[in-house]
Amino acid sequence: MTADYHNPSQNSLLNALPVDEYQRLLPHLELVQMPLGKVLYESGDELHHAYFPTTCIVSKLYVMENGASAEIAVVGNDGMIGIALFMGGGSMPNRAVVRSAGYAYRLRAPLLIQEFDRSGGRRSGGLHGVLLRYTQALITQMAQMAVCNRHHSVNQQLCRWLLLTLDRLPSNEVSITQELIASMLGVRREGVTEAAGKLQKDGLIVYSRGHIRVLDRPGLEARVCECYQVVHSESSRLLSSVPPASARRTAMTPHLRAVR
Amino acid sequence: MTADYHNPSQNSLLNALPVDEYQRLLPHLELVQMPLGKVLYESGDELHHAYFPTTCIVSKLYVMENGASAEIAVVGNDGMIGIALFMGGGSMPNRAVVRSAGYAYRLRAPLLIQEFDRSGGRRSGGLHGVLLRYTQALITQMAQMAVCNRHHSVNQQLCRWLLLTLDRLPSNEVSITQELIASMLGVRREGVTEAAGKLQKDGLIVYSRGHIRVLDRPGLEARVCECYQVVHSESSRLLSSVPPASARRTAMTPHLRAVR
DNA sequence: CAAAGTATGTACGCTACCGAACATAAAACC
DNA sequence: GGTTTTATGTTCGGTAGCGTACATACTTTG
Repeated sequence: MTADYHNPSQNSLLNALPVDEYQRLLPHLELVQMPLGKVLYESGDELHHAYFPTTCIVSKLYVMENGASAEIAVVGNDGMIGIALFMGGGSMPNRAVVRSAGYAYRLRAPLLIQEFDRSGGRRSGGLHGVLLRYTQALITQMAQMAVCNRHHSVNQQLCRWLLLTLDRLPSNEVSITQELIASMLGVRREGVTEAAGKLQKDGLIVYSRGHIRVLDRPGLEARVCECYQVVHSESSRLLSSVPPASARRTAMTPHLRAVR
Repeated sequence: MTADYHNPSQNSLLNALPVDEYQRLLPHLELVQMPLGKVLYESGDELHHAYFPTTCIVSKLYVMENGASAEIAVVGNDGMIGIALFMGGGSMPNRAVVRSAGYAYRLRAPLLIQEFDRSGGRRSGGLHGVLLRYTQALITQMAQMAVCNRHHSVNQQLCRWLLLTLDRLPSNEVSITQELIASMLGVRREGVTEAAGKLQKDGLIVYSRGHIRVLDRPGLEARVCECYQVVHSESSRLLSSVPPASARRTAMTPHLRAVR
């Protein structure tokens, strides 16, 4: 809620862009507030913007005919929402929901597409390369979710969920109800209550009515399944293959200038 | 096994290419036999070729530390193996295995990358657009697998598996053991035996030692979960957005000329 | 402060699936 | 032709998660 400091380079993908592209996009990046529960797009919707989260977290949720659902990917400041825009196939059969309030920068669809195409030929460097590499990380994440759904217990999956969330948050406190977690893990609310109860009893977390505070991160890491590490390290591997342009950030504080 | 008629345009992606690109790739497309069980790449391997199946079927399998596994995608003549090549992030943490013998055309990695980059700017038409749209279909398929793993019974999943396989085969007979199916569904072999037993008892399939023949496809469709239809129609939607170049096929029979 | 709403706790029977062990029969091998 | 290997059938106890129902307690609202 505090309007302290916002900058597009807080998003890893934007931060990974070469200077010229970053500058070109800057004037078109619009800072938007992302309240909990906001739906960025619904299954089948046409997308009008690409969203680059900085402090919020977005879930890609799949909702079935009977209402049952499952999270198929998490996107924080390490990614973006709207890959369908440049993949060229129109809408995707899922839903994107803000599951942790915060901010994001958004870019109008035609601009994203234009810049994506423009940087097409040059391997790796530009937006084109950055987004494709990110898409690959996303694919890995989804594959891991599929496997985790099949083979691991609710307890393990809750640990995975918490850790993936923590990675995308500045604090160690997650604001969310067990009901919502359940809908993302695709299990009953009671199952989450029970699993969370165990974690609390063992002193790894404390929680009450919509707030979970993690006390012992290493403890969670000790209980989580391998899936967490795979997603975590794959995503940082694919990002780190580009030199970060973090020097830019303090030097020009470009967004502040562009916004007012 | 009969070396009747082979043509790159039997693969939907190749068939969707504009004439000039198709012609350019033709001399470099190498017809290869794909025996059951052949591993195209292992988790972490560097890829040397992209494979475009015509009559074979390939599974993308995720294998976990303890040996448990799950299929995360099926690829037949509707797709290709090796998206990591043009996504730019190097290897993928999974395994690709031939699960139904047949043929495929392959293309050396540098050539694929070159052509992909070359067709970068032009929206939709070229290899670039075709492969990105295919990747989106693949993402949809994986998401659906994740959800199916979570919510649907072994019975339903077996039906889904059979139907997705049939869609990629010329006949109604699948050559595979229940043991292998089990490893793809990520369940016990006994679970598959039981589910297959039911289907046989109800006259939908007959099978014996590594061969399953489907007698009543509508019957399977009546029992399958919604997941099948989603994958099926999404994949044809994303392909059909490009006019097929099937006229070319009979006109020039290009491969036959190129091969001998 | 009372009432309604929301988040979490608990209990119970039920089912699908697991893990393991073993039986049978068709194929492959020598 | 007999032995080994491989694919499938069957059983049985154990359990994780489901569906349901209801209890409790904190929070918001009037």
